[in-house]
Amino acid sequence: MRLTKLVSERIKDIPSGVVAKSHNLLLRAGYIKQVSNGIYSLMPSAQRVSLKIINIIREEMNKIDGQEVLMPVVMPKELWEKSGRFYSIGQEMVRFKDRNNHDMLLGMTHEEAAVHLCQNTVKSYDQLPYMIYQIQTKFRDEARPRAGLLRVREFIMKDAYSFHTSDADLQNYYQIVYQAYQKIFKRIGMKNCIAVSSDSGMMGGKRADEFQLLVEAGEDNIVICPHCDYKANMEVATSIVEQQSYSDGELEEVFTGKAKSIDEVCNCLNIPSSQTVKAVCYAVCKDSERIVICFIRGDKEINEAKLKKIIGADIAVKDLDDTLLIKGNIGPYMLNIENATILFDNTLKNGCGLVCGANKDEYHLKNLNINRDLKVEQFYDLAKVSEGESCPICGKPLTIKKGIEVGNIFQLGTKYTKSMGMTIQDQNGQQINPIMGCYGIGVGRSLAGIVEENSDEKGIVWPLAIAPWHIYLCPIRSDDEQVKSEAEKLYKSLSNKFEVLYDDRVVSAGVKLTDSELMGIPLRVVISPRTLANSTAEITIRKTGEKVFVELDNLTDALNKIIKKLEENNE
RNA sequence: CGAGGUGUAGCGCAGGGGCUAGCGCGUACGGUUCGGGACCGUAAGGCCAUGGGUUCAAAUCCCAUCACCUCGACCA
Repeated sequence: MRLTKLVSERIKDIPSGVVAKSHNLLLRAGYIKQVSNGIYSLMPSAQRVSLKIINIIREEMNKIDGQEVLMPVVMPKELWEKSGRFYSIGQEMVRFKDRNNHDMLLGMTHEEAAVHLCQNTVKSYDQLPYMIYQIQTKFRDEARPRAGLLRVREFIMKDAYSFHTSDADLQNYYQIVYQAYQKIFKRIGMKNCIAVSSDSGMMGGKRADEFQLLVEAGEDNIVICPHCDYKANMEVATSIVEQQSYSDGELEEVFTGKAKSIDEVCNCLNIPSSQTVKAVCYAVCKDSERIVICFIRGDKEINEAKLKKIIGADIAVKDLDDTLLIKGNIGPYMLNIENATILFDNTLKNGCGLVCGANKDEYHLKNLNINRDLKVEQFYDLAKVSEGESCPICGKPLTIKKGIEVGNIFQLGTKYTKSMGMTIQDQNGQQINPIMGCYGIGVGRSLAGIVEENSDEKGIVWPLAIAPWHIYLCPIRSDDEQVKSEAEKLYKSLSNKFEVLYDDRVVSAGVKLTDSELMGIPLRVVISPRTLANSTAEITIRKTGEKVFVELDNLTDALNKIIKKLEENNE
């Protein structure tokens, strides 16, 4: 490719408001162009990267017997009514009417379409297990797209669906996909991509794992045990919280005046926050009558994802007025309230000597003993894990890191095959619902994630496996006849063996060198009057900055060697 | 959906009721340079987001709308 003909533009000034590194670099190096909020065009260079990622995914999916299909982006309402998701999914699914006034939608995921594709097509247990996959555009009308390609509304995704006759068979295949994913992320050049347990969310099903790329720009919090294998998304992470014991005594009211928040009460009574009981109130969406009151140790936070699961409905923090409860003085002892679900967090188990609200303005209670003073039937895991708490597996301190979810795998079970009435005949002639797994990878998000992970102050550093081109052919002094003719010759000969981006512009050296680094092409071949005087070219490795001069006659060999070495090191 | 911010040339920005709307980068042409974003000259490029007011006069003031950005809520 000649750079003069490449549709793209490197820019010095980045648009205001760009915060993510990958967003900045991809814009500046001319890889992407924004069309709308969360909607981007890929320029030719980015499309090349995207296609390379897709090809690697495709290869690995084919290796585990995946069969590539293509399902529609636009689907009729009826298909999604069967699974119930036409109604259960909110505004992130785009719905519209066609010319016949028929309700349609844009696919944000394809379980329904996958079941539709297979049902009445596959009829016998003998044909299972199998997996179908596609690489296709999805549209999700996200409430707030952000950070360039990291969180968008329209994106390309590889989604796969497997069908099994038994749970054991799904378990088995799930592991195979798990391995394939590890390979894919490694092959496309990710270094810190880990699998973590996650919430199955609206997908339903039993087990789910996410593949999280650990980078600062990540939006998810990942709880990791550095000593054992425990890794989980904050949404589902648990920890062992050290029990604090405080001297017990008679339950007694204390005047705390205007002290309402945990900090204020602690200051007032001169106690640590872990000696208090905090009340957090939530409203249950779609049920305006009902509220949820959670009691938790004062130094801990509520994990709303966990709470949502326990309640089984969406919740929102409720700002109370004092008619119902006395805000800042809510306590579990003698709490009289109707239509409230009251939950206790595990951190309060066996607690004694605690301070809680007295349900009376300006007063708190001292010496609350949970077992003595309250009848708590069940304690729940409601707390958000914080850094340094003990690992639930090995007991060592946990760390928390930021991650981008680049892929996920779910054990769906029969949720869709049952609701949509897909059956096959088993060995005994019985009609059964196949058990499903589903498996996704975000292509654009992976691309941006790799940029987050692989860049320096000069620009992007593409891993060889997905670089848009391998070699940046960079003649310095293209106005010089000898340089120019040699460059043209090299472009022709190198293009036979490598993917070459030829900077055929007549611009100063600085511009070319800077652009080559910004664009992140793994190898740069420079020729100039100076190198040609010795019949050499200069090869620079983008990642290390390492430079070698090689004779023009040996250039191809030298490049082959370097590329082989990069490949071996997966760089 | 809540809170804040920004809309003026392809990009980054300045201007702030009246005269021909500017600057830098980029682009085109000419020339001098040239191994780390060179310099000089010339030129093209604007419905000042949209709609409505106020005014003799609006890019500028007022109102509304829309779009985009940031933080939060939300989120396979």
